[in-house]
Amino acid sequence: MGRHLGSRRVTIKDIAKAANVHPSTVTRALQGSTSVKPDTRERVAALAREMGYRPNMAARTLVMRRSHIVGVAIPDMTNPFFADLAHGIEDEAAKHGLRVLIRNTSGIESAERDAVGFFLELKVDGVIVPMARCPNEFYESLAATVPIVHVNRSEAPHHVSCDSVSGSRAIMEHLLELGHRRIAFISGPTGPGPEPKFRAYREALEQHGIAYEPDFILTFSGALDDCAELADSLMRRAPRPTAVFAWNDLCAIGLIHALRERGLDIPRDMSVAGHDDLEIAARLEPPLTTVHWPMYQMGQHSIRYLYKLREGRNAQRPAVPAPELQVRGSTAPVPK
Amino acid sequence: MGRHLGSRRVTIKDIAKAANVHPSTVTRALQGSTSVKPDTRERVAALAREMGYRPNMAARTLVMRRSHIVGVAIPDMTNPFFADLAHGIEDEAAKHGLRVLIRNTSGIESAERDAVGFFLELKVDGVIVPMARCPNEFYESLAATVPIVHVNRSEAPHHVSCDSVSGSRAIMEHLLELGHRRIAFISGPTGPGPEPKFRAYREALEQHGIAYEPDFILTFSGALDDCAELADSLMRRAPRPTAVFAWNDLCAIGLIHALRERGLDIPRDMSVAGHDDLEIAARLEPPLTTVHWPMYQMGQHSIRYLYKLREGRNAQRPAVPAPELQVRGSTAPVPK
DNA sequence: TTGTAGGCGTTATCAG
DNA sequence: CTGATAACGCCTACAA
Repeated sequence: MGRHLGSRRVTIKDIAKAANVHPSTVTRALQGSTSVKPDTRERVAALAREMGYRPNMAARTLVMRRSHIVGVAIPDMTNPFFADLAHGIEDEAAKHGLRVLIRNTSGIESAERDAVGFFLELKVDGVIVPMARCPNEFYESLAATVPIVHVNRSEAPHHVSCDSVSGSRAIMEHLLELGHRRIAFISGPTGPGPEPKFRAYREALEQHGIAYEPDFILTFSGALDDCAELADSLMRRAPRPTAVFAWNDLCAIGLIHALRERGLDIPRDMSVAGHDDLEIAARLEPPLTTVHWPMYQMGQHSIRYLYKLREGRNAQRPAVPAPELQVRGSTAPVPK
Repeated sequence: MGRHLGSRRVTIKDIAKAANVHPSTVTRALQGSTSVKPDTRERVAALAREMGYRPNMAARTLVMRRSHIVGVAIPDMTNPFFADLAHGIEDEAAKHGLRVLIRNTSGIESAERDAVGFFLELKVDGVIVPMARCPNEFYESLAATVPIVHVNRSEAPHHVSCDSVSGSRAIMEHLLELGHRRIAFISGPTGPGPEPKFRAYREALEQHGIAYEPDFILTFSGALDDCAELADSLMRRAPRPTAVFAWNDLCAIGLIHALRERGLDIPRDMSVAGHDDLEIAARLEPPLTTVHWPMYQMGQHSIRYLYKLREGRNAQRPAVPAPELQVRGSTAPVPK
């Protein structure tokens, strides 16, 4: 009870005393510096192990002016989509001796701001922000302080993105080939607008001489529950769309369920395409037609990019493989 | 390029200089101490804001000997199950002025060890470990250093768990009521053994006078891909089980898919019950019969518990509502 | 109400 | 090869 506060950890000084050397020698020994007698080095190392020494990050960060930590502000932990990204980030970070810290933002701008502020206080080596919500200016004002790498935000100065347009284009081509002409588009929480998916959607329609129908554009809040409403909206349209380009797989799952509840057969009565290719996507009934993003690689690239940025080396935006269309069972030819 | 290293942040001294006071006064002013002239306090506060002051956590942690950070070692970010927990933790932590740091362990023991070690270096106020993999002794040796709260590990000295037996019992009762007698059990990555779900499984069988069949016990690795093998194993059993008690929803999803591929109709030919009640569980085809865990509340409780532990107050294990059975479409009466 | 002094644990830069 | 010393930015006595 309450004993946690009293138990002081073993510090470098304790080791120094035990080894009969000066603290600075301990530091050098622990760093594996060559300019320290092998004998002392081993003695110190052994002592450190025995005594259960753990470096005090705060002290180290204070004097080194860097923490060897990379902060990642994840918008939605519920979406396994980001897990792959995080894994890529972590694996690559480990190679560079960096640790990864994850903060959840729930896709809320203020939370994202807070998370980044927190990272700054921690003196992180860099910040990775996938699908940032905060305006560009916010990050620009910080860029002088800490390197920031965005994931999937092509407007940002430093970002790792894959050709998000091409994946969406592939979806559209696929739907159009199946004969669909009335295709609904469900945007993400921030709405359509400059979003690449939406751009691809419009371009594809245009290229195929199909009139753009504002009524076919809906917005997914991010909450699965709201898919019921989306389904209602789709059902109300007359004529009704025969296919849906959904914001992501989660949205597609919710939508398919809601449409079924309303008596539709998927994909016979309506094709639904997702985005992300969650691990479960191929295992659903019907399996989801979707776009696979190379999230793991993008995670790796973010760290490499960050690293170059820090070094001030010519930090070229890394090339990321393009997303790939996965045609599965949730899309079918347009009903006659 | 490389400018990140040069731009020193504004410190308390800079403010002091600008405000024409001593640094220690700035500290006090920023803390809102009453023993500082309102005039100076405001002046300092204004200056801090203008100059974009951000406290240096490293320095603060060093002197205060605590970081106001709580570390959470999450086993599997892919599983949305933990997202709820994390949300509960974060929301409650915010109330206590604590920040939450999440580290991914991928359910790997060494990674978990590393994560906790990292937390210690950061001088976190406490550590929360859901479904820990490391042995109890590991944590016991740390308990003197930092308060540790486990989630769902009833063997640990301090843990927040809900009555995990009752949820599993409910599943078993449900399956038995449907007439199932040959019920397979899929354990988690760590195998069956002392695990509460497994205990409930065996007890239920016993109570109903059903012989325990070791051949009906399988282990889920945690990787969705391996569900195909599990399905094969199930198919090979003769007589074949008519129901499966799956480790979690993810496992159930993979299993249902694999069984279908092998020609079974779910739930007609085999009932599959999951665990966790993922948000998508109700929206699958068929909707999953599963057990809903109060993860959000458990997250809240973990923080409260941790808080009490720190204060050395009488830290009673909090009472958590029991998990609830959700009967849906993936289970059906035993086929004749 | 404010300034002074000392220290938190570590590292880097000097001498020796 | 090793020891001494001065930071790093902040906080808390204590003194004024």
